[in-house]
Amino acid sequence: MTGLGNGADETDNAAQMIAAHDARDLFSFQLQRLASLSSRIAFLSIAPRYKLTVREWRALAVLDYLKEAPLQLLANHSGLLKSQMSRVVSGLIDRGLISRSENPEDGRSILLRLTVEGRDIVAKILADSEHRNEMMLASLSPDDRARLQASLQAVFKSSIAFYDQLRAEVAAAGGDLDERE
Amino acid sequence: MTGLGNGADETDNAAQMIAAHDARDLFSFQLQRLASLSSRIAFLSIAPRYKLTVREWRALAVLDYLKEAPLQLLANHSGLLKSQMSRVVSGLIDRGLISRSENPEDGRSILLRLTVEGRDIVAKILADSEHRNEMMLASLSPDDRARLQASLQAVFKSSIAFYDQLRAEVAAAGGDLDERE
DNA sequence: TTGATATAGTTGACGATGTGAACGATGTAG
DNA sequence: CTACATCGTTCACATCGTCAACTATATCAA
Repeated sequence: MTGLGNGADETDNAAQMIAAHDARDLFSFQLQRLASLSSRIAFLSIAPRYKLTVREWRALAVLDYLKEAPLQLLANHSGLLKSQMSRVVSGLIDRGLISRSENPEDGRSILLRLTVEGRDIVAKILADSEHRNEMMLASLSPDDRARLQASLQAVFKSSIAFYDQLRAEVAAAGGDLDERE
Repeated sequence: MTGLGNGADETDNAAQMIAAHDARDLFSFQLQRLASLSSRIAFLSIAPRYKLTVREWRALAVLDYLKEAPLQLLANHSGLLKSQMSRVVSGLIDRGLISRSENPEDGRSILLRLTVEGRDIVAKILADSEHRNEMMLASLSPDDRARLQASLQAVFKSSIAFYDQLRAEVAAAGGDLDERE
């Protein structure tokens, strides 16, 4: 339980020290703050030039690396529900950025691909995004950037595990609580 | 005006190299992914126990370190518009977690403070949040954690500057574009 | 003083988003 | 053939983000 935190907090009143913290010191706080800022930056960069929402851009970008995928998979990788993705995809098909075809191996699912125009737009926005990230990361050394991205990856992995665990706990306790309260 | 953007792109074929990347390699992509996961984790941890939304929790946490603040300032620190914060605060006042008083120095503004119950809840959730973050950061060494947080801070600072610049550009170009297109 | 302008907070409106449930169509297991 | 699961679509509803009034107060200048 406490094993994780002890390496850093060698003082034995570490709990006191931690409790003295502000929310500003919380990793999750800093993360949210930066993410919402990053999202606004992306919106400002992408929306006026390409008439795409951030969600649409994400869908295109994910499809770009999946090459060909059913809607469900695309939704998972983009962090959207399939119901949301269904609408996003319709809009993008209407605009000719995504094509859909039947899946010969499963009549229920569809296969989505970027069209030529879609790939073209993705390439452009990807380049823009590189620039955005450059600006955001401007104050870090190349070394620090590499470390930062590696850490984000690692944290994502641990967090996924924690999330699944939490969801199971809440689901289990949820039924009980509903009856108790 | 454009001076800010040019410094980063020193190599003219760097764009080629960069363009070979996936969206998965983008810092902003990883950031969004992790942030939305973190937000779900926070929701699962906080909502069932304390009947607070993440926004409400953020408002309380910010007010905790501001001690006493007008609504505007609270909104800025929380990343919300004042209109949003106004509604959040009403709800928290109704629940007795925040108190409001008049500002003797300015009749327009109000001074918000945590009530005793508010401070109590913040302390509890703060402790929970420490635990959440521990779990999320579990795979990082203490050293890496410190570096990660420092990097996030630095990136936030650069990003703020970039955002302000972008907003000015978009605002200036917005009128032109509307007429041109 | 008066009048123009700026700011603080509240409220209303509207579109975008997140979430769950229902549905028809198709696949799969018994 | 009968259940049951899964895929994509659509509907419904709550929440959120954003902007535009609107009031009350403050500030500054004529």
